[in-house]
Amino acid sequence: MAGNKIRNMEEFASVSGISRPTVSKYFNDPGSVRETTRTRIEAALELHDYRPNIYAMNQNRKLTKNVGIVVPLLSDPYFAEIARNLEQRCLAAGYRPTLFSSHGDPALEVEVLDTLRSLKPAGVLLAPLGRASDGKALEKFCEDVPTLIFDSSVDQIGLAFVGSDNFQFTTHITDYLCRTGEPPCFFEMKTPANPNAHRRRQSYLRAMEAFGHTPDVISVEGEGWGFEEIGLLGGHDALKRGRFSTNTILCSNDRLAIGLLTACYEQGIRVGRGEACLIRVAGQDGHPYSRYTCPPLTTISHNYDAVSQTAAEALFAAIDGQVAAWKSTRLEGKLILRDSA
Amino acid sequence: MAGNKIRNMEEFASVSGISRPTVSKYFNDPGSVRETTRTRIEAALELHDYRPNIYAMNQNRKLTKNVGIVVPLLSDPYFAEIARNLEQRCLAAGYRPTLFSSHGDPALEVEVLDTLRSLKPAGVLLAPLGRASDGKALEKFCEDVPTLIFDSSVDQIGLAFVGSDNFQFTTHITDYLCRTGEPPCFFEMKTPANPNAHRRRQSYLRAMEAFGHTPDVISVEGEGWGFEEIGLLGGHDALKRGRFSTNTILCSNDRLAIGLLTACYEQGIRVGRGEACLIRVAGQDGHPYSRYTCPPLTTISHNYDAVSQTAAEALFAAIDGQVAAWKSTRLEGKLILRDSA
DNA sequence: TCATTTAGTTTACGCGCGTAAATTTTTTGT
DNA sequence: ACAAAAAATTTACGCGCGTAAACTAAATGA
Repeated sequence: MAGNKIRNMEEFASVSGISRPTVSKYFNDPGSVRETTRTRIEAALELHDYRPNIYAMNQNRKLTKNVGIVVPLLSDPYFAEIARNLEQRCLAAGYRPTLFSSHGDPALEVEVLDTLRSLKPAGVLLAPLGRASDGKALEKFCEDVPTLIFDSSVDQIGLAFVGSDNFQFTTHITDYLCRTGEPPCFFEMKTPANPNAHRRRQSYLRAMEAFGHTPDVISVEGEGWGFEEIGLLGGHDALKRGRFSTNTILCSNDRLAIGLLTACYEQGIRVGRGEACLIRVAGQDGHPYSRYTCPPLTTISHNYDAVSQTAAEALFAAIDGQVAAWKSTRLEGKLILRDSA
Repeated sequence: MAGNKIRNMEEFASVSGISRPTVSKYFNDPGSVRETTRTRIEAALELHDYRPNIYAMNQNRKLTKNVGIVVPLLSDPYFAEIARNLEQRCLAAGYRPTLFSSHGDPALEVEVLDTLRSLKPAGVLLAPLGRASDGKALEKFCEDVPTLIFDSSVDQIGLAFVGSDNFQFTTHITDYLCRTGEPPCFFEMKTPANPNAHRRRQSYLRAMEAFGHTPDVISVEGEGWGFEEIGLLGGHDALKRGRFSTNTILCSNDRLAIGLLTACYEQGIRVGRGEACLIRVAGQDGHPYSRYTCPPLTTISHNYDAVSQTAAEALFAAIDGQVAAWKSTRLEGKLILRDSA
């Protein structure tokens, strides 16, 4: 990192004693040049601190090294966490990840895809908004750009889908709740943004039937992505009206559960599995904050690492030209027992 | 959006009946061309769906329209929220924001700045890690790129600093707590990542002195950015050892308070201002989740809108060439009264 | 050692656009 | 209606790099 400023690859090539096309090859893929050459380039790199102009690079490359990561709502720690995980994997694989959030808005989601298109990414990891998404826009985007869908599936678009097995999630935790106390009621949004919610409700109904219990679904009003608020308001209402037919409540997701727990607290209803507790509450997702609710939330957690690893590797394989038929991978969750249920 | 695909600006110029340099001017700044010309270009845009190649654009432009937004930890909803706010303002002002997170790691922060440098951004909105940051790297970056520091200040680097007035925060909420009950103890990390924490401790000490009370600072162990966990473990320990000399605890930030509340819950200590409550707990920041703790957390909230607006406008003004001396703007917070204190 | 493979060099072109200079057209003010 | 000002056009060059082709040098293998 000496003072001599290198203006372009031409200059850098000359100070490193290697021809420019070879230097170009090196930056494109360091493994594509001979060991001795690589060493000389890297030695020069130490001395002169040169970085190729990414704009000039990407202008002519058939394929950039960019990877887009799109989540519905980055301020949801669940998505923030999985986005972080994916980001690291992209970096480790030599790609340049860029983070985007649809902020819960279908119009913004389309804008993000438009922006992404102009970045000419090698691939995109996309968690769609779900029900509210502009399906045609998504489909068209997937035709143009190698896209792997994760978290929430929308038809059979893109290269593949990777997410969690919502049926296993709900069946497993319903089973646990039935075995350890009264069978659960199911607390959800009437019009959920995410299609996973529908699978979870169905799975609840099926599991209850299989276990010989009568299901009870409480669907609360509320639009959008403010799940905690919806769980809080809907929880207050349902509690006041005595809408829960058993003392156990399985929430469609952890964020609803967080709101519901606050409602319980505000109504002086003690939650947990202890003697003095009136009701049990469980969530689904393994939300980063679920450890810190009062009481700590029993939930079934996504396998964050496995989901992001499977998704990233599938995308990288496709970018490398490995063709594969469309496939849906749904990974099992792990029950996390805490005090709430 | 007809089928005819436009390959480049040359083609688009010909189908729109305008010369390429003028079209180029239009994309650079739509307001710089005559009204009739703008109309014709926009009409053609409707028909042919062309977007300039951003790589070719940015290669020769002296200044790109890119703006980098860097936060220490994107999975913290506080930063996610302020990042979202800043992002929207950049878009509204015609810039192309790109989001980066240092993930709490000083080495990653430096990498982010390196990446950012190669994006040749018009400006950067940077919330540094704080104490752990590589100060020299930050300073050097600020010399090369117009950078506005927000949230947490590090020396007098960059164009300006915009953040919250931590002295006002702590003084105000300490005052409130003193007036409504026992004077507060102060619960904090021994080695906080963020310099704001020091200001808050100092301010607490000063306020307590001014009000004629004896301060009591409880500094708990713990490194890194897992504040909830640190608050939880430190809280358990402090509670067991009877470290709190009064029944009121002011936490250095909301995330610590969230952990402490969980510790209180797990030890069966009822928190709040009601009759049956043993202690009061308050936080600082107005964290998005503070509404959903049990009990809901009394806190003093950042003025998210004002901070991000002031920061964004100061950066845009600097980009537009308006020179201004380095300045520090610290905005007041608003007390949010809830049940916890 | 020599033929063969592999890697690097030289030369040259083009990508899509920014931008400057000289010229022509259109608008504006009186 | 005419001169001055403003805007658009024409022409031309260059940015920094990818990449292809033809050639040369170096490594490999028996």
